[in-house]
Amino acid sequence: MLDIKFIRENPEKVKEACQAKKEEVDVDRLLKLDKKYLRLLQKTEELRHKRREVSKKLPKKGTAPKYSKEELKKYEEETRKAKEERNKLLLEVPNLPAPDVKFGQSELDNEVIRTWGKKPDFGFEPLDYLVLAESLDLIDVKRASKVSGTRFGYLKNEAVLLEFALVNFALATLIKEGFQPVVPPALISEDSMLGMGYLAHGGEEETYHLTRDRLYLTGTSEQSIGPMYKDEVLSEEELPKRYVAFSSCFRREAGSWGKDTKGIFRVHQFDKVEMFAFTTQEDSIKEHDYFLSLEEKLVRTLGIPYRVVKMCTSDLGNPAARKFDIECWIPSQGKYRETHSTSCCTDYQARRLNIKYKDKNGKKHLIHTVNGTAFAIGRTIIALIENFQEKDGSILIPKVLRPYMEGKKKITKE
RNA sequence: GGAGGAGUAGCCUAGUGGUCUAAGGCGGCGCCCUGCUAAGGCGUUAGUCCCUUUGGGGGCUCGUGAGUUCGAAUCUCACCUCCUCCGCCA
Repeated sequence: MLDIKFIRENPEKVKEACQAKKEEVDVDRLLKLDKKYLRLLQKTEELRHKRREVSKKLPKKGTAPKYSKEELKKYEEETRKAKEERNKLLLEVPNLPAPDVKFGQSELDNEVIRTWGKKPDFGFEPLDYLVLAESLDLIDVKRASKVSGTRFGYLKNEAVLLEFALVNFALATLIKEGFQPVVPPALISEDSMLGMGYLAHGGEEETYHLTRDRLYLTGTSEQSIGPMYKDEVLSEEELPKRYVAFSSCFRREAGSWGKDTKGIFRVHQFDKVEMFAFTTQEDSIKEHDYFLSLEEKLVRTLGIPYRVVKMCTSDLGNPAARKFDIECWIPSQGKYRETHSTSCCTDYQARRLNIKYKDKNGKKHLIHTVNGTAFAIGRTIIALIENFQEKDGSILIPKVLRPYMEGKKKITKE
């Protein structure tokens, strides 16, 4: 959520941002609703003041100057409605892009800012990860579709060991960097989900909503880590507060019918190790760059070729002010595909969640939030299988993961 | 799921229809006294919104929402959360 005061004072900037993000929000209507609300609020407060004056005098003098209870009630009701209407629209207003983010119309305007690693030269026709994984009995989507439907998968055997190796490797690396490990709830309240700003602009479509219990399944642990400090005031000394979370993630993939239908690249449920930080206003961009550097370090240590893409305005998403993706090389597709993403959400999430920090002078500010992928397990396993396949159909395990897999070097048929 | 209890400012707590415009303690902050494992004294210490001539004025918030009343922290109802016990359960 943006600051309504900021919108009142800078309507043109906000309109520009909506346009740049390709999100249709009627800012003029919002301001009109806001004015209406303020007018009603003033009248309501006036009547309440009158009520207080009346009830103060009454017990002493016994005479009651008249104020209309019905009138107050009417105004209170109208004020409440006007506020509700205004807030509904206010929540739709996206965060402003950071100054260094390029204006762009679509993902075609995203900018590749760095490419790392040599694409493997196999000397044979590389196979698709699913073919390899099925022949090695690592992934089973056929039976998963029997049990659960489309877009699900079983990870089996060494793929499972790989998952836990990746988790342990990420945890070890990030704990060394001062991150606190956490396993968060995968079900969160409607309030928490709203606070993270993922329900606006059709976001509701993307999430599993358990209406009977009024809970949402989280699409990423960002959604359960952010609200941890809802309505709290942290002190500046404890910032940045960094978490590394492991959780299953659930996504309806409603807007991606027909896209990546094969295998486990795009599924309704996957596990992810996620980084999250609460920072000061001054440090959030620095923290965001740091998150990107950690993501690169993790991928580099595995040895997967990748590139870094800086998102243009239209590809930022609602809460983000700035966003990078890491795309890993997928040989069978001859393409880089997204495996990591890191966003700086400035105070957009914190305002809604009411998370603040006290600076050295005791002054309170809204906190800034930064999130980023450490490993999206499924996609990382895909990249590993594809890039480290050998001619005989076996898979070489990256050195750094071997200690977590009892020294195993290779996944082979035997 | 059932029975009982509780929810008051950062934390702990007082409070039974109108001086509650919420007392006190702890913690924090400032100053004073002192002078070495310190102790004490004085003061200060919630958030949020609106208006403003920038002096200030006003509203709301005692878990949340409704109700009763001229007036609600206080009475009524519903809901939420936590605690205790019971039931079920990995």
